[in-house]
Amino acid sequence: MDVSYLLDSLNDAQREAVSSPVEHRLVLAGAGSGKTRVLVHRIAWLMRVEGASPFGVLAVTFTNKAAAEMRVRLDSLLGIPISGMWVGTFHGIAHRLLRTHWTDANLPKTFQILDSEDQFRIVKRVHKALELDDTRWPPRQSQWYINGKKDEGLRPQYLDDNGDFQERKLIEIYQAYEASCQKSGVVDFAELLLRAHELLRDSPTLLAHYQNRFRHILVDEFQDTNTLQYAWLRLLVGKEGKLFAVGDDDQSIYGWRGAKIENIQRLNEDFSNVGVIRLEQNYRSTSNILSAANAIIEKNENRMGKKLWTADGQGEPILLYRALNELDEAQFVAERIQKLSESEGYSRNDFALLYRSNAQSRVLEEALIRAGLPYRIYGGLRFFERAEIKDAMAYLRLLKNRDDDTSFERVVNTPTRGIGQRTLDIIRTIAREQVTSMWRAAQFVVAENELTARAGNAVKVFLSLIDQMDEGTDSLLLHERVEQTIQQSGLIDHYKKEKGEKGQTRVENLGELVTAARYFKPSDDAEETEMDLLDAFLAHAALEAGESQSEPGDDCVQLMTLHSAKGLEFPVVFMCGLEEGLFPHKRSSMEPRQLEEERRLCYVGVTRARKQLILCHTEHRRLYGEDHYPQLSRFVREIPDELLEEVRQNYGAVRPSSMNSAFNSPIKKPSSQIGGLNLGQSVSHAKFGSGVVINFEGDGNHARVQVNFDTHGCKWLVLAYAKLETL
DNA sequence: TTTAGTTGAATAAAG
DNA sequence: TTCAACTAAA
Repeated sequence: MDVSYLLDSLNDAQREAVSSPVEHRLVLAGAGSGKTRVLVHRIAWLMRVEGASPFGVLAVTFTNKAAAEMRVRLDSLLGIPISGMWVGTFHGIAHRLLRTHWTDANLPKTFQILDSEDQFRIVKRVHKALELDDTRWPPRQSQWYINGKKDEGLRPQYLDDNGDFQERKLIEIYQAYEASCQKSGVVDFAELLLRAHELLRDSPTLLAHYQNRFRHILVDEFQDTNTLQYAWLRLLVGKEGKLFAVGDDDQSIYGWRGAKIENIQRLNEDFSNVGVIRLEQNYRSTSNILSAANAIIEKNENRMGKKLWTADGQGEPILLYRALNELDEAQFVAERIQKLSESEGYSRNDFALLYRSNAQSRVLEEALIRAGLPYRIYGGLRFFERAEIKDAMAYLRLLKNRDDDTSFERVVNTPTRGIGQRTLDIIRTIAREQVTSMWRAAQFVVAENELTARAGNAVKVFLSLIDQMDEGTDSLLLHERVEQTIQQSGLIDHYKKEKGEKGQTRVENLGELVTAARYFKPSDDAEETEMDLLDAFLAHAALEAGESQSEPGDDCVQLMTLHSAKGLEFPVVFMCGLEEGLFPHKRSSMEPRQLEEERRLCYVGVTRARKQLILCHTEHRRLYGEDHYPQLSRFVREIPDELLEEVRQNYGAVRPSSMNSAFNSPIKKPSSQIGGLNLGQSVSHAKFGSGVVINFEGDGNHARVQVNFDTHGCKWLVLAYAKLETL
């Protein structure tokens, strides 16, 4: 059989990866080195050359987008739609296992999936039940704790408080939260993974079955796996399976989310004969951009090691613009976009504005609006996360699972039907006492006449509304059922009444939901696990929240955080706010590990650019109402001067003789004195009297000192104005 | 139930 | 500074 088409279009390293013997493999794929291509070709190779059955292949990704792309590319490479192969996200696959083996997993057949918002609500409820003061015990923190422990594969009963009071409380909360979820038959995202892991671990038969089935396990973005995902993979690979992991340690930017970059190194300890292949040829960027990227990432220690190169030319120099403040920065960006569009013929889609934190987007947006440039922001609320959609979904979930307390609480009084806080408190208490769901408690309360006539009636109306919506709608088509639900529940009318454009959009969104239901096609696994169409739709909504607003098809400038830029590429990339404190973020700059992650984030940003990279920073930035006079980011200073060209507004381009001499004081040796003042120096000020210099920042006209005044406390003063006298 | 006023948090985010 | 979430009052 001629399989040359599987290798022809590949370079040597890619070819080696695709055609390597069926053993464990780790492919270190640099940015823009064609990793998806390798992954897809490897699967095709396994099938066409190694005789693997599609049933024997499991391919795991982190995002739905990546999974979808892989499926499409596989189909087109193989010329036929792949069936029987498991291609999906970690969560999607875990979900599939749990749906198939719900009894073994100790779940109700129609268990529902919680998103982070649902989870947060439950945590808050648990806090209330435990009578915790939310100021002392922020629910967010508990949620963080619970997810963190689950990602580590830890159940509360195995946790040790080590005599720590705080820890003990958190364990208690975790335990109560779990009990609540189990009672309601709901599962959060981390729980999907944890249960799936336990399911296999605790059932030798099931484990043997899946180990036997999946002889080839391929993982994308391996550097993003957390402890639990790694354990799950290890379990599933077993003795016979072969792991093909693709990743890039230099692009590991989700440590704060539980990702363990160490998993890459661990491969060698836990698996035998892990061949490592490096993909270092980059097909995306100019060599100037790659040199900058290499220079930055080289400053990290503990790397697997990798150096990107390209067969293409040097390209444009990297531009560096030093703005007066964030407004100036934004204006510069907008002007540059217009200028480059005209001179180089770029379309708006070709530009991406990247920033470290979301707070930076506003000023940029305003400048774009002023310049009449349409833009699109990545991230933000997605379709299935909108309140009105979640309301509708909550009704649907109640139809499937009356014990789903989260959904119950969400819609019991939406639209308002006279079931107030008072009534709910009673129901909640009963539910807790009888260790049952809100739904059952409500039934009980109605039956026992424990409420005032009015409240009792209102509850009765709600209960029968749900039952009634459930009855006789089984035969309806999915979208008819959805339509019925939003009608009968009164949601549509409720939102129609809402004044202004908001209500209008909400009604439109609900209509959109009906359309989504009409065209909803369950995935293979939904079909195979014999899920009812509505169940599949509910799961789909939870696992795939959909795209965020505004059509990607429009010709728009793209705004996003550096994190969400990962995996994307653009002809022209602006990186804004390259300032110490902002990027690297001050909360990450203390610890070397975190600083390295920031540096990787910078590396990710730089390698998004194909032709032109433009770096911006300000000498003055107002953030949260506070003034900052930040230094240029150390990451920029790690780029060799000869790759950079400084942009001087109105003066044209000037090549700096040295970045350090021009206007940046090096942070490696922060000057301990400024404007003739030393730390600890006693000074006096005309208005504030005498004090001691305790800190300073900035230089030139913006140099500021912090003085602790004897009578007026600590103040930051601009040296140029303050006229301090040394004492 | 709705509305106005108050408080508090502000790094990044897929499923 | 800004915005969302919460609280108190009408």
